[in-house]
Amino acid sequence: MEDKRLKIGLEYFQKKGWTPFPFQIQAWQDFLDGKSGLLNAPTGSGKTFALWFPALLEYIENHPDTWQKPQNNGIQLIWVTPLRALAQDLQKAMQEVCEVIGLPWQVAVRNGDTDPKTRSAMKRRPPECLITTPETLHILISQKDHKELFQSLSAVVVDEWHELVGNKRGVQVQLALEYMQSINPNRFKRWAVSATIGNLSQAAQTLLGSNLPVHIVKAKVEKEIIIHSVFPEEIEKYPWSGHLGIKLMDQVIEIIEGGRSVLLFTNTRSQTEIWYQKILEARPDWAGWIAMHHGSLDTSVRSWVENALHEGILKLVVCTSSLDLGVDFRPVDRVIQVGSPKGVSRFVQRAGRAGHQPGLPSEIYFVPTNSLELIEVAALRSAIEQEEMESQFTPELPYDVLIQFLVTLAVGDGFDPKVIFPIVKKTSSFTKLSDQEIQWVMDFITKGGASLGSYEDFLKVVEDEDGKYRVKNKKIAMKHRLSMGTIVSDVALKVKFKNGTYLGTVEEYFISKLKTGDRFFFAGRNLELLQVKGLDVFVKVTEKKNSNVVSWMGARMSLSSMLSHKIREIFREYNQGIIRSEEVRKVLPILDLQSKLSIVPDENTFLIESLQSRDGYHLFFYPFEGRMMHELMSALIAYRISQSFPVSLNMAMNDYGFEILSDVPISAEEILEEDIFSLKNIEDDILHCVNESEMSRRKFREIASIAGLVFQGYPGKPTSFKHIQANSSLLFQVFEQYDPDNLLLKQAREEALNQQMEQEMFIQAMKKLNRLEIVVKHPTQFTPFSFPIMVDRLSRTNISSESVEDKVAKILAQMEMD
DNA sequence: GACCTGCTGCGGGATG
Repeated sequence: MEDKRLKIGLEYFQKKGWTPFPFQIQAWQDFLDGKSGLLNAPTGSGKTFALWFPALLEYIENHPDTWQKPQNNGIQLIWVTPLRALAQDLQKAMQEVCEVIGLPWQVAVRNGDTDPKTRSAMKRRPPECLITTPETLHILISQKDHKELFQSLSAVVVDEWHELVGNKRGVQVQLALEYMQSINPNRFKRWAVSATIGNLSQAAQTLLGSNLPVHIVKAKVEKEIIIHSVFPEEIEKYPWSGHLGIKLMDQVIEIIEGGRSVLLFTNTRSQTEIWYQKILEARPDWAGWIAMHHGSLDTSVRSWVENALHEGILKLVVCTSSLDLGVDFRPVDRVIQVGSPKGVSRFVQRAGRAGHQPGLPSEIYFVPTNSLELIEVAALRSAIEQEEMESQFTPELPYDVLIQFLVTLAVGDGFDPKVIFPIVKKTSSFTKLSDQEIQWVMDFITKGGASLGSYEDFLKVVEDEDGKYRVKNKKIAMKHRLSMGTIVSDVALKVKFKNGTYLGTVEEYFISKLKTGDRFFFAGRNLELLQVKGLDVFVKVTEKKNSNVVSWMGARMSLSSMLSHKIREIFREYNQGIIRSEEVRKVLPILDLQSKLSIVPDENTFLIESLQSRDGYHLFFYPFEGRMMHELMSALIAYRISQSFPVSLNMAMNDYGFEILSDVPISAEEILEEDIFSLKNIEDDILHCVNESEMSRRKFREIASIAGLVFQGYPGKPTSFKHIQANSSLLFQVFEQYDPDNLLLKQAREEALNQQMEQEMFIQAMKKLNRLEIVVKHPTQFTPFSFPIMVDRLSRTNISSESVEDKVAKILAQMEMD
């Protein structure tokens, strides 16, 4: 590249007193050469400069005589961020750069928060740089005159690609990119910025589609991560099971005292609530200095907390992953993680939230909530040292997203199938789309498919005189625009005081379990339920103590397979007498007990424990594949057992293994002879289990929403959860009966099976189990491995009126007898 | 003697 083209950029850095990193220069050069690619760089490394600058420089090069004069040449650059909260900071930074180099660009933010006036002003005079979200990008595509808007575009940059690549929002980005490229094939470049993930080049391929070569620019900004484990004083007395970790409160208080500004991450919103309250009880003098942050708190509260953190006013914020991403909090100097982070990437992400000076390591304090979690830290450390991160796979053939996209085009300018499907097939997610599937999708949006033909609402798209497919019905068009996007959430009720003070939201599901007068803990207060009126829940503060903490219906986090494998490695080393870390040394008494009562399985052993208690006959299996995998595995095994032995079975699971409980004896040796782990008929058997389970219905509800079959309601007036559930289960039944080949049904089954388990992982895992040496043990009491699984079942089955404490007490009494 | 889990993200526009 000629020095001339770099000069302006370098001058800017000089003015700032910075030296550009090599990766920044490389990205500039690649961009100006017309390449597309993926930039692998951590937050705070100057990644944004790497891709802003070349866009500016290119513009200057193309407008040599007029670049310093205000003009209206249309949008040059679109910057996509998955998080609205990042937009303002980006805008400010970019505008500042333009000022310094004397380029009169307009930089504007366009997303759901943008007010109508600004929106229409933007239409009259498009900004040169547009900062937006994946969803708004599709909103723009749904507008009639969008082609002009994208005509002048020279590049799209997708920020935080690692957050998008593995989900349907990422599929939307792929479709939008490929579509925009088709409008403007010559100049268009696409770039993304991503943190490190396991399959970086695959992520790049997903971004670039099938006809661009994979190209990755790596920022060699290495950051050391130091993990401090918080050890219980006596591991023998620390719980084998549990998830709260509150027993380590005194040590946590010390850590907070030692920092200036601290983030404490928990895994759940209720954990956040509890820790916040307990810390305040322990240190009432910190009132006003500590705050809480999670997804169910009001946005105004959340942004107040974010600002206060940014300005360094707060001592401590207790939070969930709602603070994983977002604005930089430079004043934060300590990060605490309570409980297993479940994955390497998440842990690294959180450690990095401590804004140190460049070059200094990130430090994170880990607070185990049960003894075995200390082993997970050892596993995390080893994964980080070896730079092994989880992989992200883009969904394959998500028909719901395709249907939504086609209707979006039909709402806008209309589309020609002969033109649009070749474009769709260039995306990684739809490369394998067949002609039959295309025909099915077209039938579905025009004729309602095989079963919905007599309902107007499902005949969305019609062929126009010019051969283009359009949405003619204005109401359908409006409803479609209202429900774009791939995030499906449950209906949230607003929690308020009588005087109208708004506290936050809870899910309909939770409130439906409560009656008037019931108490629960929420937003840091003890509350009593007064009345539910429409979408409002009225409450008052109560003095009476209570233990009912609001629980939200959330996805169940599962240990990543990366971590599970690391844990097995550590067990093998234990069996060989190798102890590499302080954490494992600490847990030795428990591992020793496990080996005494049973064994500690390594990578070559598949342990099954069989024992009897008052509850019945227990079989514990330990595949170490994470909760998600065990959920399906236990269903499969139970199904196969029930084929040969007509018994009623109960299942429970955690990240390490699963339990099958029966009230009549089942011999492990006997069922093993029945080949319960065999790969024969496995696909049919899995299908049977998935169909029987709630899993595919749950998935179908989401799919039906994304495909636009179930209307979520108008803004501020959502349809109730029950209603949506009723509608989608009706559709589910209709399709099952009259349209069994419906691709959305097929998708629901496949998603239930695959999405959360990483592709084909399940069959892989079953294959692996078949290679292992099965060891059946008959311990005389619950082992350190089986106890937590048993407790998990107790807290889940509410059939008995006995409290969990009573049950555990009984079990303990029995154990003493034995 | 051991215990009560379950995240995050987004979102109308044509017409008077």
